[in-house]
Amino acid sequence: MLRLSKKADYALLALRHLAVPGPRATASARELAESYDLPPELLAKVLQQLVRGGLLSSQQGIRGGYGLARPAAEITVVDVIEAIDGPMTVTACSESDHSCDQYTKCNIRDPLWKLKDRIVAALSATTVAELAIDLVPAPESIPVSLVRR
Amino acid sequence: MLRLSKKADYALLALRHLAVPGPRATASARELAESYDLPPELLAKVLQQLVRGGLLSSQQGIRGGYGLARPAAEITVVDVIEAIDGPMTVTACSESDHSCDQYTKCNIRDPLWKLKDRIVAALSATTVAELAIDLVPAPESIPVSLVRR
DNA sequence: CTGATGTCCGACCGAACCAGTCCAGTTTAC
DNA sequence: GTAAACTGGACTGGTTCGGTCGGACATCAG
Repeated sequence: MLRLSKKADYALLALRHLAVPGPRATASARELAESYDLPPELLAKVLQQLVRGGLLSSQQGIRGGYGLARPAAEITVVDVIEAIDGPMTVTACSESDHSCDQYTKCNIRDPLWKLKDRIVAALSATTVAELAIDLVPAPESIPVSLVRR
Repeated sequence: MLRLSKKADYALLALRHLAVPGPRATASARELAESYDLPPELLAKVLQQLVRGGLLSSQQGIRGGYGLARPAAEITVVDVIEAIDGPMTVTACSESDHSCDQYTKCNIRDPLWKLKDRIVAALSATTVAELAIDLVPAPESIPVSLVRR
């Protein structure tokens, strides 16, 4: 259905929270869960995945917590989605993975891959720094080069 | 994972098949299934959904089959996806549906909806007529009318 | 007109996946 | 040493998706 998973939602929520400039640049899993009414254990798992993906840095111990591993402006939405759900693929098969039964007879691969590229482009044009701004300033910069209609 | 469903894949495959100019502008569910090695009954169901969505017209009886309900250039990829999987929503909530537990505390709605709009724009900029254009000089352009597994 | 054939149609079922939970272990601060 | 926090694995329940079945309907032969 082309919808992003709840885990990805939670990840974006948490990253945005950590991206807003405030007194502290770090927060614990429990704090985050309470702030947004999310199931604490699930959010913890999501945060762990973000650490493994290199988007967050974690600090163990009693004063531990999570913080952004790099500036918010350098973390795109695609980075987040891929850290949570694995590589972005709109179709079952890709350039590197031909594991779809109809590979030889499929005739819509190329146009669909082009579509995927455009979606990825849109998603990587948005960073979590922009999510943290309440007013959206970004003038739409869609790659129009392929639009034919 | 932001991937489109197999049913949507099959739908695009079938629509493309019906869009290529050929001796016949119509085909039966069984013909289409055999051409692409798809489970016949599942494809049949997909085709029914496309009929209900107004993208295909069906003809019953012994010489029956499916045909495009309107010119291929007027059928966009979004039309197909929505006919199969329902309204396109990348988030659980939307302007019309606030049924997400974190609605009041959610702070990433607006940017995400903007992203959705851009994805929809990309998807509705591509029609099945464009899918029917072979970009590659046909490494295996099969004479579709004669294909028998 | 009537039966046979081939097609579309709608309800049904099993399996995979995802959200969510639980628990034992490790690290750090006080 | 204890408490608070992260880490990692295994387990479960529910929803959705892929796939299947029998019935309804239109055409054609005779």
